[in-house]
Amino acid sequence: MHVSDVLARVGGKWSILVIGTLGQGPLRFSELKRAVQGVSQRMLTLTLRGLERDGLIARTVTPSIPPRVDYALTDLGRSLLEPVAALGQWAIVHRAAVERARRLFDAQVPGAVQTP
Amino acid sequence: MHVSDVLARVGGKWSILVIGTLGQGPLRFSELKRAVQGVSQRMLTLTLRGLERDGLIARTVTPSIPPRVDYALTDLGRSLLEPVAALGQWAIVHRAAVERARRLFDAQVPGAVQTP
DNA sequence: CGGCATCCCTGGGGATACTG
DNA sequence: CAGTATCCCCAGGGATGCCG
Repeated sequence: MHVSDVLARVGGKWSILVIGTLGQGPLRFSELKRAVQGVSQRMLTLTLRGLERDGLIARTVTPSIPPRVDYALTDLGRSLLEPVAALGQWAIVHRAAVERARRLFDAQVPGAVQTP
Repeated sequence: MHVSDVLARVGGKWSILVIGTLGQGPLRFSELKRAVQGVSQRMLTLTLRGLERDGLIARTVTPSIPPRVDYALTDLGRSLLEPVAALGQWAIVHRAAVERARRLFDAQVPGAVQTP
């Protein structure tokens, strides 16, 4: 397991958002799907499986009718929440700087195509 | 610019490794290619362009023969180094726990195929 | 409600060859 | 040395439909 492997898991478009969302408390599948806006059912399932496999979240099934499945961060998952939140903070703080740099770069390098 | 956009940039398989490597000082292209072991010339170029565009690294060309191009973190890039390093630390500290969880999960869920 | 399964398509990314 | 250009493959991920 290398740094890049962590990012392979975390880098998946949705993992961070799921972890961040669960950081505020356990949720069931449908709630999670609503909270993590834009995620497809398929990707949410796959993301949850991956995170569960890595021990970052716990899946609790209540065999009622209708069935109920809750997802919550494990201790391991909560520990990841910290550095992830730091990265999120960075994004918020520096978003303007990045956007400025991007516009500048795009203006100077006419050949660069970004949003065709 | 959202958190997921930062991770889109950072999430690229190589960005983190490049930033981490440049954290120890400026390097030229070929040195970087050797340091970031496993990266193809193409992906290194693309990664560097992306990071440069976002103002995270600076590209300095010395028009000599043979040409020389140095890459270094900008202040913005260095600021990103912190949360990234935190994530790297997390990976190092918890790699064993993740691997254990993964083996356990794989043992309990025989149907799961991970490394065919 | 909470999922697998399936189809399909985009683009991330490797290998290779050529240029200034 | 430091790229750009091309070809090509396959995993990531969306849409849809079926099941316990």
